This record gives sequence, structure tokens and C-alpha cells, in this order.
Amino acid sequence: MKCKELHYTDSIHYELEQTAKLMRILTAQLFERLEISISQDEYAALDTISINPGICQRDLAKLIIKDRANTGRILNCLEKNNFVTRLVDIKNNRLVKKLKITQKGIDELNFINTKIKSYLDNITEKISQEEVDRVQEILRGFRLDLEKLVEMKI
Amino acid sequence: MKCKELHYTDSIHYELEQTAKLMRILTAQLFERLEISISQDEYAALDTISINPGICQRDLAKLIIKDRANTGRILNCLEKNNFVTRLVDIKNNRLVKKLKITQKGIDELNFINTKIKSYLDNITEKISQEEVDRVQEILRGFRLDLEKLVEMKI
DNA sequence: AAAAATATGTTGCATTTACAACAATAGTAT
DNA sequence: ATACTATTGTTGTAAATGCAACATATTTTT
Repeated sequence: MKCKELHYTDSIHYELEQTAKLMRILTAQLFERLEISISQDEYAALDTISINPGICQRDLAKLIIKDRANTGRILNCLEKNNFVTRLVDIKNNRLVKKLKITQKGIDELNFINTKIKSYLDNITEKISQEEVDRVQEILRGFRLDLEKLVEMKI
Repeated sequence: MKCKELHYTDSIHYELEQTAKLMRILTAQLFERLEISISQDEYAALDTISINPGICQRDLAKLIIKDRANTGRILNCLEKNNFVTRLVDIKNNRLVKKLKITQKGIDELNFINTKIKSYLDNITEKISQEEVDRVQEILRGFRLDLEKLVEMKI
């Protein structure tokens, strides 16, 4: 008798959404309080670009799970602040805008990382590192399965 | 040397957000494909009310993590479809609107549960039930900690 | 070679969402 | 008693988001 899954709100799907929603609100409040100049979406984009130098906009959109329109808008902000550069180039014989983080962007990224690290670590302090790692690993597998199921129109 | 946490996009916080985002998109597509008449937010609200009969709007808002305005709008839809009733009553000497699910609402809830169950189960099929339970348990503790940290203006 | 389909980025718009202001009521303070 | 504050729900509005349409260029099809 599986009473666990009778309610959607008891499912792992809903638990995931609620936790993520809270996490997002908390991060926004943290960014506000620490007077961080960019949004958490811009921060995520900047971090993704720093790991994937030369990535084009569409591939970035897929990684940060935003549509191309909003990815472009995020990049407008980052470019205006000189945190990234857009370089028109060729990829698979296609004109694309390749993205690179600037030195100013790297500095900003490090600055934000330093500022928020202790706060973010604090959230998971009650959970052992092994458990955090384990959850992260399972979530990753979960996400990779989801990516196969979802029709991403990006 | 902890290389894991050097990048925000490698953190459990970001992993959580990405996974939840995909989950939300997939659920929306599922609701669309199965021609389910209400949104997933309305579904979550309906489920929450069914578990907490007589709950007032503000308390519901806290549970589904929406502001009062949008919770009210969700309830407008559910009430228009006769899935819930709003009954003006007193709680702590305050006038509140207490919510109850109707028989039609119960039927709709069961109908949706039946329709989506196999699809949702399918997503986590590669993960053992024990692991799902474990992740859910850890996420729950994580969420409860988050609730203490976040300033909820609801 | 012409036409159709695909890929990439941008613009416009309609929906969603959050936040602030308001109305009504009740408790608390001066 | 009057004024101030707090609670609950609604309305209005500005910002965020997603989706469709477009412009441009390339590949594939006929």
C-alpha cells in the first residue's frame, strides 16, 4: 500500500518545485541585501559563459534553460556592463555570436562568489557533505532524464 | 581542495533550480497533451485544499508559495469551475474566506491523478524508490531550513 | 536552379508574476 | 475614545517571461 504518492503535493516533483522556488526567493533577497549589481539569472549566465568560452547564444540558452529572446536580453545587460563580449563568428558554417567573459566579468564573478559563498554554504550546513553530494548526483541523473523527455523549443 | 563549489552552476542550489525548471516545463507539456483543463498551479492549489479543508486564502498562499494576489486569482478560476467553495468565516476573530473542495473538485483531482500518474512515475523509473524517498526526505529538511531563512511577505 | 526547410538572433506582444496600494475589520496604545 | 498597527483579501501596475513572427543566412529537397 503506497500512501505516499496519493497526493501530488507529496510527490518528489512538487517537493522539488517548492524547494527550488524558496531557493530562488532566498537568492534574490541575498543579491538584494548584498547589493550585487546583476540578477541571479545574469550571474548564472556569466558563470556558464566562463566555463564555456566561445559558446553561442542558442547553446547558452539551452544550458540556462531560457528561450533565445530572454537569453539575448540577459546578454544585452552583461554586454552593456562589459562583463562579456559578443563576437560574430562561424559555427558549422553558420553565423553565430560567440560569447566570452571579459576580465571585468571574471572579477565580478569572483567578487560575487566571495560575497555569497558563506551564505549559500550556511543553507546546507545541517546536511552532511556526503548527503549534499548524493542528492546533487541523483538530481543530476534526474535532470538528464528530464532533458530527454522535454521538448525544448529553443 | 574543494573544486566542486567553485562555480555556482555546479552547486546544488543551481542544480535544484535547473531540475525544477525542467520538471515544470515537462508538467506543463503533459497537462497540455492530456488536455487537462486546469493549470498545474491550480492543480497544486486544489490538492492542497483537499488535504487542508477549511484553510484560509493566506495560509494557502504560504503553502503553495504564491503571493495573496495570485492565490486569489487561482481561486477565482477554481471557484468558477465549482471545484472549490469560498465560505466567509471567522478565524482568530478575523473574517477569512475558508476554502473547501467540492465533490466536483474531488472528481477532477482523482481524474487528473489517474491521468498523469503513469507519466510522472515514468520519470523517476530509473531511480530506485529508496533513493527517491531519500532525496525527497533531504529536500524536505532543506526546504524547512529555507523557510526559516526566507522573509516571506505573504 | 528554385523552393523548402533549418539555424541563429532579434523584436513585438500577450500572459504571468510580484509588489504596492487599498478596503474592511480587529486588536493595541496613548 | 481616538489613533495607530496588524490581518485578510482585492485591485492596479510595472516587470519578467514565453511564444510567435521576423530577418538573415545556409542546407536540403525537388
